[in-house]
Formats: sequence, C-alpha cells, structure tokens
Amino acid sequence: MDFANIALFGENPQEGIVAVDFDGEATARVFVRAPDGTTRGEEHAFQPFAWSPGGAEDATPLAGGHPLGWLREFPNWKALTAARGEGAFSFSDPVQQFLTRTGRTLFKGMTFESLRRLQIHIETTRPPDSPHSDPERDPLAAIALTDATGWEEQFAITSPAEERVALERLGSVITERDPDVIEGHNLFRATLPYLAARARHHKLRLRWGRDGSPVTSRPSRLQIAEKTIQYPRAGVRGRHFVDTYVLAQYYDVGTRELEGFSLAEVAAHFGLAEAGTDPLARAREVRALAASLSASYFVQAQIFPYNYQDVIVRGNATKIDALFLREYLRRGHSVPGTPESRAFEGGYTDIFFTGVAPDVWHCDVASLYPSVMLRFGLLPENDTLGVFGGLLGDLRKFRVEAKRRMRVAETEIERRHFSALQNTFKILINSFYGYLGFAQGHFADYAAAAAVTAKGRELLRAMVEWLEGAGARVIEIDTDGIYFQPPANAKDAADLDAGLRAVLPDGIEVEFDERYAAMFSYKAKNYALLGLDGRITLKGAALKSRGMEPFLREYLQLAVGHILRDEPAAVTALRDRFEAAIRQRAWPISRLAKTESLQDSLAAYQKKIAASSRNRSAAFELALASGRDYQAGDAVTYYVTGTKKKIVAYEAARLVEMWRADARDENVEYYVAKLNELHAKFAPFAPEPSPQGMLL
DNA sequence: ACCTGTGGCTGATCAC
DNA sequence: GTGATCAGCCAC
Repeated sequence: MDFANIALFGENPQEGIVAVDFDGEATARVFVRAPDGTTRGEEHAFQPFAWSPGGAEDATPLAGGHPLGWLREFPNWKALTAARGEGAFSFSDPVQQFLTRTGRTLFKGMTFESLRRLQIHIETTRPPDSPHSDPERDPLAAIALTDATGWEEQFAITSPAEERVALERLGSVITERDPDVIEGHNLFRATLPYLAARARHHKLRLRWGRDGSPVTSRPSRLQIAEKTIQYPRAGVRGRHFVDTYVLAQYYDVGTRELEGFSLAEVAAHFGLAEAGTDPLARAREVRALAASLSASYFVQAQIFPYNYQDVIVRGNATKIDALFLREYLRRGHSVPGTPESRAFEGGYTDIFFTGVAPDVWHCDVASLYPSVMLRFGLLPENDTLGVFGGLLGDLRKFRVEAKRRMRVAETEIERRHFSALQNTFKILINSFYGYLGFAQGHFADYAAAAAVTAKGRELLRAMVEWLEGAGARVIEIDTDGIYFQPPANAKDAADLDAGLRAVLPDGIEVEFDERYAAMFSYKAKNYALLGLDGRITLKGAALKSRGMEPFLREYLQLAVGHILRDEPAAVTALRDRFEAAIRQRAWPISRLAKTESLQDSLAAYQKKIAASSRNRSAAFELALASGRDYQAGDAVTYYVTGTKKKIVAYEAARLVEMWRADARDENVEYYVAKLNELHAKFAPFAPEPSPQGMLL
C-alpha cells in the first residue's frame, strides 16, 4: 500500500500502531508493534482541541474565512468539556483528536495477517437467549478460545471452582498471547456481559488491558441502515473488540441475503460452518467469519483517524467528514459550520410494464453519482481547498488499480488484500454523494446534492427515450439502471451500446451487464429475474421481506419461479399443498412465526403509546409482557393463536418460545387466510388456460 | 450518544 | 369499510 496520499492516509507515516489510548489529561499512549513482534507503549504529550468561531486569547487563528476560524487547545479533557458550547466544535473521541492532530493512523506497514486476533466463544448452562437465562445465577459450561495462528484451547466447566479457574486462565491467556483484537459473535450483547457477570460472581475482574487494566463498558447505540441497535460498548486499553454479529449486520445492508444473524445462520451463509457441537468449532467459525468480514475495516483503519474498533461502527459520512477536517487542520485552514438540513429530490424510479416478459436485458450507468459529481463539477461549494474532488478522483483511480492487482494476484493472501482494498474504495466512493446531503457534514452542500440527483434523473430519462426510440420496450428503471426487452433487430449489447453512448456526455459510461431469460415485473423496486442459467433472483420488500412469515416467503419464492417459467397449474397446487400443511399442523412453528426487530427501546415505545403517537404492535407488547430486558435492535419472534381469521394480532400473539408441540395452538384460519391473500395477489400473473381455450 | 441520502411497498392499527 | 399514519424492510 502506498501511503503517499496525505489527504487519504494522514501525513504521519509511523508504522505498526496497533492501538491508541488517552489518559484524560495530556498524554496519549500509542501501542506499537516492533519488528521483533513485541508490542511496546509510547507516550506522547497531547492537548485536546476544538475549532472555535471566536478568538480567545489562547487560540490560534486559521486561514481562510470560514466560520470555525480558530483552534483552541486545552490542558486536559475536563477543560475541553467545560468549554463546549459557544458554537465551538470538537470530536467527542479523544483518540480521534490525537490521530487527527498528529496525522497518524493505525496499522500502517502491517498486513491483516499480522494482526493478532483471538476468538472467544462461551457456552452457558442455559441458552443465553432463553427467557429463564440469568448470568448472575447460571454458570458457564465452557469457554473456547482460538487465534489466527491456529492455536486453540478450551475449558469445560462443571463446578464453581472450575469456573473460577477458567475465568482466571482466560485472563492469563490474553496476557500471554497478547492479542490486538478480541473477536466473538454477539460479543458485546452476550459474551462480554456474561463473562463480566460471572467474574463479578467470583469477585474477579476482567483485567484484559495491555497495561492490566479492566474491561470497561457503557451503554451505546449503533445505527445500521434502518436498524438501531443498543449495546453495551465495551473497551479495553490497547486492544479492540470486534463482534461478528455487528459485522454481519453491516454486510447484510448491502446484500439483504442473510436468513438471520445467529452464528449458525451467518456461518452457513458464508460456507464457513464447522461440523459438530464442540465449542471450539464455534470459535473457529468466528475466526473464519471475522477474517472475511473485517479485512475492509483493517484497510479503513489505515485511512481514518479512529481506533480499529471504532472505524467499524462509525458511519461513512462521518468518516469522510473526519478526512476533511484532518486535512484542513493540517493546512491550517478554517472550516465551515454544518449546514441547515433540507429535503431534496432523489433518484428517478418508474415502472412501465407489469407481468412476465421474456428476454430481458439490463444496463446501468457505471457509478452514476460519483461520475456526475466529477464530470459536472458538482462539488461542495465551501471546500476551498478542493479536497472533495481530489479525494474522489484519487479513490476512483486507486480502485481501478486495486481491482487490476486483485485480478493478477499470485497468492490468495495477496488477492484478498486487494479485494479488501478495492471494496473499501468502493464503499468510500459511494459515500461521497450521501455526504453532500449529510446534515452533520461540515462541507455538506444540499444544492450540490440536489443538482447531482437532478442530473441523474435527466440522464436516465435520455437513456429511456433513446431505447424506446430504438424499438426497445422499457420495463422498469431505478436511479441508474434500466430493465428492457431489446429491439427485435438487436443481437447483442454492441448493437445498442454506440447509440446509447451517443446520448450520454463524455465521462458517463453505460454498461450492459446482464441478460435474463425472463423478468416478472411486479411493482416499483419489486421484481424477479430468471437467469439464463435457471437461477431466480427476487428483489424488493414485497417479494422477499424478512418481515414476512417464512412460509409466505417460501410460497413467494416458489410461486414466482412458476410464474417466470409459465407453470400456472403449479401455483395452484402449491397453494393447496401449503394450506393442507397448515391445517394438518405439519410444520414446525418457526415456519409460521414472524420475526421483527424492535426499533425503539421498550421505554420509548411506552412513551409513544402513552402519547398516542404510534399504534400498539405485537412484538413490543410481547417483549413488555415477557418481563425481560429487551433493547432496541433485539429481535422478537412470535406467532398468532386463536381460531378466527380476524383477530387483533397484538392480543393473540405469543412468543415462539411459549409454543408447545404437544399442545399446538397456532391460528390455522389466520395463517390460511394470509396464504390466500398472498395467492390472490400473485395467481393472476400465472393465468391457467380456460377449458374453452384448450378446446380451441 | 449517535447519526450518508431519497423512493417505494406492505401490514397493522386506529379514527372516522 | 376506508383512508391516514406509522413502522419495518428493502432498492439503489
């Protein structure tokens, strides 16, 4: 990796930093990996700082005329906190302050493989998600440990004395093996709180810090797309905690392919599941998962001024803002305040045909918004130093190069490295547009954001118009892509490429990426594709939402397949088969049960109900009735009881844990009615030939 | 304490 | 019943 691009990597090339910590006064501790493999602590004097709109006597003036025109420094963190307000701006994370001010970042000169990663998996005497589980009372059953070198160790626990020994031994293993990163699945919300509770029970402390300091924890929350997840944010000096549950959540935002987020489900999805019930097998799964899901964050930690643990949970626009502020500070330049938030129009979405269409092609504009921003100079007006355009242009070049080197890589390690690199650049590039409309971005520019989407809509309209003029039948479009049936005379993409290119400006590239045997176009952003290889892809919340009961998802998957292949009789047979299974109570309850993730805390829900600002919902009512400590982000799985198809769901719902196979009480009429409603929506797309038609 | 953006579909509830 | 509103999930 070439760290010469200062705006991207920061100006300080110090290698081997594995973690940074601040003492709250005026000293930062930097943990550095030496060439001999040992890790030493360096101490650096450091003063917390803030950008200020006014010049107090201790402030340094910054160049340019932006509102945050003074740099103030403070003797310690407390003094900074006391001076907050007054229109000043500062990072709430002292490590970000230190890294920003010094231009350092973590992991320079290191490879992902040289990171010391340790995995923890625990087993408890009761499943931790069982309603009766209690970490204060239920002892551990096993602790399994692995690390990236292949080392493994586990402790089976059958007595209180063994549990105590295991917890003490866990501490010494961490001291001896000295990991930079401690990984686990559900580490924050399950493993660490459980271990902490068991340690308290034995009057022990988890002294896992690189200086022997204990693990600390405070309530925090994560925003992952539409989901808010509350979690105890644990930290320990000199090391990082990485939770593969969190990594899986972030991964799924882009793909929406995961069935669920348990270790078993996630490991299975990636083909990393290990056979057997040995706790070590679970730790190995965590090791493999973390290796595939965290390589991109390792690269990000070389770029952004954050600890590794934090680079994972920070939003992309926030991280881009951090790059701008670091570069402006380095150049002694003032920065703008954050803009007034306002609404602006987005991408162009439309549907021109519903039903099944054979022989469908897809084309899209390559990196539409980044291309538009660069080609038409739609960049933040306040960015006096031109950092935005420079970074965006560089990142595009770097990505092309990283992709090339990924393709020609000679070893798997090398290939994975360049794959992580190009993927990181892709994420960054795509985040630049969002940054323009980010209310907390110091260089955000709503006029530019609106101009970018307007240009995008204009380009897409021009493409649709040209395709239709050429005899194509446009089916569905969304933001930067078009599904269409080609004109009769078009044999391949080349027949359309030149014509379409001619209506687009230079610097805007169109790609014909796929052809399909058939497309089922249902509604905007909702469609299914039958590949030339027979594979079916579903898109859209109406066709594949995880909020749907599993049997309905499966019905849709199969029914849409029949619709695409023109097998109308099979759709009816499918409905009949499913109804019979529901009536015979032949399925496990999991196929009928609905899983929802709670967006609010229980307290926030109750507040809204009291204020009549939201309706009651089954998931929250069940969570409340359970008496357990549910938090925002927790999933609730429930089914509906009763005998009538019309019921009030939040009154008839029960937690799936309460269901008993020997006294089944799921509401058959309710579930059959749901099946029939769905069938009624989709069966018309697979019309069975009428008897008369068959005679003719 | 934390936070990229807009557009779109569906089910559940509730006021009318 | 109907329409409005909200929450949740998804596409790009």
